[in-house]
Amino acid sequence: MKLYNTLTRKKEEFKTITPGEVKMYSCGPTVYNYFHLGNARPFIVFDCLRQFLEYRGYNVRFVQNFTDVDDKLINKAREEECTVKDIAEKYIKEYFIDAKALGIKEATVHPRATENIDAIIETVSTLIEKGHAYEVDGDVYFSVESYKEYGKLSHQPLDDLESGVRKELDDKKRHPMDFALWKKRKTEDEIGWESPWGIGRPGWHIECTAMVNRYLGHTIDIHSGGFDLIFPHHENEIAQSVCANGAPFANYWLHNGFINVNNEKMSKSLGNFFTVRDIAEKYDYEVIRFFMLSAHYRSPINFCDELMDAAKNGLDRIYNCIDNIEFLLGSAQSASLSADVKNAMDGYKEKFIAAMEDDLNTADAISAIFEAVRFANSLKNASKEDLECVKDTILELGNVLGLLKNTKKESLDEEIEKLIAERTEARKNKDWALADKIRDDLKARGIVLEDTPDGVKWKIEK
RNA sequence: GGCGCCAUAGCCAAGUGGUAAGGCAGAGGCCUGCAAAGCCUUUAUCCCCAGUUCAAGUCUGGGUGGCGCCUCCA
Repeated sequence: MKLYNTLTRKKEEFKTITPGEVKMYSCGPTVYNYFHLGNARPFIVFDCLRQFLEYRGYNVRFVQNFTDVDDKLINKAREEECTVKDIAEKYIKEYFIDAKALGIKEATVHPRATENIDAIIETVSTLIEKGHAYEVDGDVYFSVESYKEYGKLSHQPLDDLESGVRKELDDKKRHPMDFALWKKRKTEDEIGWESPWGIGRPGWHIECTAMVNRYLGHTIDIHSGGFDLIFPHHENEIAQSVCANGAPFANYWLHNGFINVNNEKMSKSLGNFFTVRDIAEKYDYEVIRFFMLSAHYRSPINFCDELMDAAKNGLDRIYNCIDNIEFLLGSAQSASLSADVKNAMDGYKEKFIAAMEDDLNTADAISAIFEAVRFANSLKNASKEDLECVKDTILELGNVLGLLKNTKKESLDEEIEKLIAERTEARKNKDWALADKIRDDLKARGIVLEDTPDGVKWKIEK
């Protein structure tokens, strides 16, 4: 498998530290609100990578954190007159509701910053001992000048970074790029923990480093997140971990592209800021996932109704296909699996895997599914075995992407069964007016009827 | 100023130097009592200009046009 590595800016052959095992960390949400579309992309994309690696037989240890203490949570708690913990608990719960609906598997571990304060303090202490960090009046800063390779992920030497820095220097820092590892509590009522430097809380960057080290070790295979995290967050994580442990941090750095809304950057001030919860009112969660996977993860994508409608229609095409196969299975004859079908399905599967192994090219992988769909739709007089093979292949590939999970057939109530029988009778008698009326009535109730050579077929519209 | 990314049909989007995938939308046809679903057909001087090569969407140089990071905003 090949992955594009931000560290080297090249696609590289993926080799794990331990054969057959993948240690992977992805930066999770700051839990002060429902997560938004921009958050959803890395969650979906890297979940997809994780599921694909598992499909290929890797044992994946996947860790995704919750940042459950920071300024945003503190402010929100003040606004709502509750504790930081209350806010965190609420939105962690909401995270799992949205994530599950989006087909995102739970991580192996979902550590929280506030449950790892001991590990964080330990790491900060080590950094001070080793001369990579210093305390000033209850705050602790990392000294970027103490790490020669600072800037290697973002490929910007320290001098260049410095020239772009804001001029109001915080005179507590020795270097303008130094960043906080530990922040002194500002007021008595603010959340804080005891530490060798007084009561305070961890800086943002250090929590990820400490949790990576605790749950995955000093060196991991994959670290991922949004493009914007490259600098400073991931750059800082590397500096912290390498300086504390004297070992490489992550071998592969993966970053996803941004989401625009109607071709503009999504931001609160532009009023085009959407949570996944908002979008899910209009589009199924699965359509959101399908949409996100329909482009390469490193490309920017544009979110708008027109494209979501297109995504919905595309996904419907696949579901229709599965639905049609299931209907045909009701009356198909048993026979041995035909070689044509078997070969075709193997071919699509191969194409799918090759695409996914090429830096997670989900767009190309999806096209393999569509090709299988067209093959399926063109089948004539297929045997039960042929149909099963086609169906299993499409579902298998869809499931790797975290899609096509909603294929459970609902049942109809008796009243509706009766109406359908009545219509069938009407059609037999060529009473088209009655037949069409029943069909229209049922459609208004969300039940769509289709007449096929093998009888009437129904589906429930979402 | 520093570091990068992108440009393929009406829209979206793949594309290892060797005949330009796939989806959505549109048009026409087939199927259907009519539909629906589906099938078939149909639409590309690959942003521009040079260069390398037997061969360039793909490599190199130069333009033009978008965009991102360098501010704990994903």
